[in-house]
Amino acid sequence: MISKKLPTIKEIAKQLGISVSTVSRALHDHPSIGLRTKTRVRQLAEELGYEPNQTAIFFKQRKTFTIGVILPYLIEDFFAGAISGIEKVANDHKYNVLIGQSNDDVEREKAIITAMKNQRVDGIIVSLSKHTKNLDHFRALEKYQIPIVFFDRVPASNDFNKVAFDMPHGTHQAITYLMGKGHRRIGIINGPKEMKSSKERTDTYMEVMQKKRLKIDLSLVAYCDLTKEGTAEAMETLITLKQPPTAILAINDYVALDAIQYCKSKKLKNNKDIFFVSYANLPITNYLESPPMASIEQFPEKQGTAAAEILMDLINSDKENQPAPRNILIQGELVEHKR
Amino acid sequence: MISKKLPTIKEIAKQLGISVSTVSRALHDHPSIGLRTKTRVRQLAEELGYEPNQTAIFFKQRKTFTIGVILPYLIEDFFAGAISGIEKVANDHKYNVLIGQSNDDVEREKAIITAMKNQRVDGIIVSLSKHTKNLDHFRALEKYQIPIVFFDRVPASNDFNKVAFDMPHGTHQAITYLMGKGHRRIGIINGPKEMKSSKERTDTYMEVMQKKRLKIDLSLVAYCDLTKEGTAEAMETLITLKQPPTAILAINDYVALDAIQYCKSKKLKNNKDIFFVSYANLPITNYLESPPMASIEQFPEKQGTAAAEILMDLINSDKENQPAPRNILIQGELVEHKR
DNA sequence: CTGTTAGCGCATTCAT
DNA sequence: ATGAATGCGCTAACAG
Repeated sequence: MISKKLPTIKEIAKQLGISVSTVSRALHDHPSIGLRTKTRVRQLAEELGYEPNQTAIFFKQRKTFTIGVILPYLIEDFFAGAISGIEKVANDHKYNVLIGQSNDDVEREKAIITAMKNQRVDGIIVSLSKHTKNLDHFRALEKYQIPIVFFDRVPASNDFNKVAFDMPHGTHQAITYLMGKGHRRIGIINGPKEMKSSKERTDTYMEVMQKKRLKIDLSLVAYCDLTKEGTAEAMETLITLKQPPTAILAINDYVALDAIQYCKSKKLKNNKDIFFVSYANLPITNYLESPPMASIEQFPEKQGTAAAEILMDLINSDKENQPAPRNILIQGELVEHKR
Repeated sequence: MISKKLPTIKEIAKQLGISVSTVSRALHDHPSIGLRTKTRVRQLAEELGYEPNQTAIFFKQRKTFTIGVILPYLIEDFFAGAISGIEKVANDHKYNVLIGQSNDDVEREKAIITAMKNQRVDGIIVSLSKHTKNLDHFRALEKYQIPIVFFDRVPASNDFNKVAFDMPHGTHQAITYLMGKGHRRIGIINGPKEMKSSKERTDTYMEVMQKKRLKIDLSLVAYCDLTKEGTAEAMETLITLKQPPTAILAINDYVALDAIQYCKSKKLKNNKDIFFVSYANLPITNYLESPPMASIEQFPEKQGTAAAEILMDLINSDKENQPAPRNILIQGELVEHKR
């Protein structure tokens, strides 16, 4: 079994009795190469099944045409959708996508950053692990001229490029919608207090209530750790209030589903005794007997696309003269679920 | 704004007044380098923040320490889970993971293969697009010495390495389970006929029926294209049979859900008038009012892990003397859904 | 229009 | 124990 060496431009040059640079230029359709030569070169290249060795090109060009994507969990629909958007943009620009899951572990996140940096990816897209406080490992990338764009779980700092869901807008929609349905006591189930989105949601909630001249009752705002048990606890708190909410805004569909399940165990009928609106708009809600009344679609693919486009811009822009960091907000859309 | 060049071994060598080869060896803990030199080199490397340029190493070593993963849709839980298994193994071996979604499009699959081949990935893990018939684009990789391992959606041919769900075992479990529940007329909704799993499922089905001395009725075997509409058509065919099935084995949970929804529109109650067993065991079934009666867990992560381990073996084995292709079967586990 | 040459950063073979 | 030299495949600056 002979393992023939892969053809190189050198080989082509030799066979044609011309120089490697001519071959290289012919292959790149350089204007100064004669049509005849071009044709000969291309034909032989075709015959030999020549394929440029990208590793040599990467090395030479100091570019890998690869972007890295770091996110917590690929298995979450949101992130899988975001990746698709990223991949699409990347491919349109002839870029490849390297992935790394942090599993919400900061150390893992750092390790991935290091690996990608060594790999010389041309840029990185990140959705932060939920425990990441310190951003030094990202700042360190500046030295390597590797641009970063954050999405979804973005840092608070404004000196980073980021793309995120427009929480005030989405929450405003949700609450207005619930009020339109006659609800006046609206409960909230947030994620952990540390999450930026929890604060944003609460703030918007209060703003809207205030604008409508409604009394703000902070006992209606609960927090949970996103687990089934945590959700149950939060619900317990809410429904045992002296004046329990008639509707609840939940951080995401998963939590809403757990909450609905908890209600069921307490003989509270969803969409009758109590109503839910949540974020994400998971496709599975279509299969549910009793889904949340509505869900705010967050357009994961759009977020991925936006992040990737910014990154491609950064990669192709003047490294020495970077524009101010961009901060894109993606507006959600309230989707009512038919029952 | 000065963009300092990244330090190289050359730089270290110069500053220390020694040769690059010594530096290289020191950094690699080569036995013939003096402890003193080693220490000096390492210290300066540390100080300078030296990081080897992987692109140079890739080029030089003719290895990229990167594996490519091609699969239909990342958004399907099964594939997301498989990727996690793959990533884990890859990282343990210091490998990176490049992804490409075929979106079940053969042309896209070919394009990804080409890109990965040019990128000189060290190996590729593939789950076939549902329409892939011709395997030439995979066979072409042999020439480049790029090993391939297929998983889940694997080709029929035995000259490829593959890891797949043990369909006979799983289907046997499913059918036996349904029979234990008293069902004698069991319908099947397969995927497209091109998919190997369709044939396997049908074959096992027939085998079991035969063993139980039950009449085999091939009109009970339907095929669908995995879309909602295709599923509805398949169901239509099955329930309008003169003797319709009392239970149905569906290729996966998604299809089962669509089928159940279709039944509902026809006033056929799931888990009463008709029963379903499917493959995958998606977590969402826990939230359904009326889930499939049972589902066969396919252990996606385990499949990913197995595939990646085989690939790492292949990558690290003698290219000229490859072992016979391996064919691993992962056994499923039937999970009953409580209602 | 085409050829010659240098060099990217590193590992490695061959000297010493 | 260390250094010098080579080359991986390609692009591009420079030279005709």
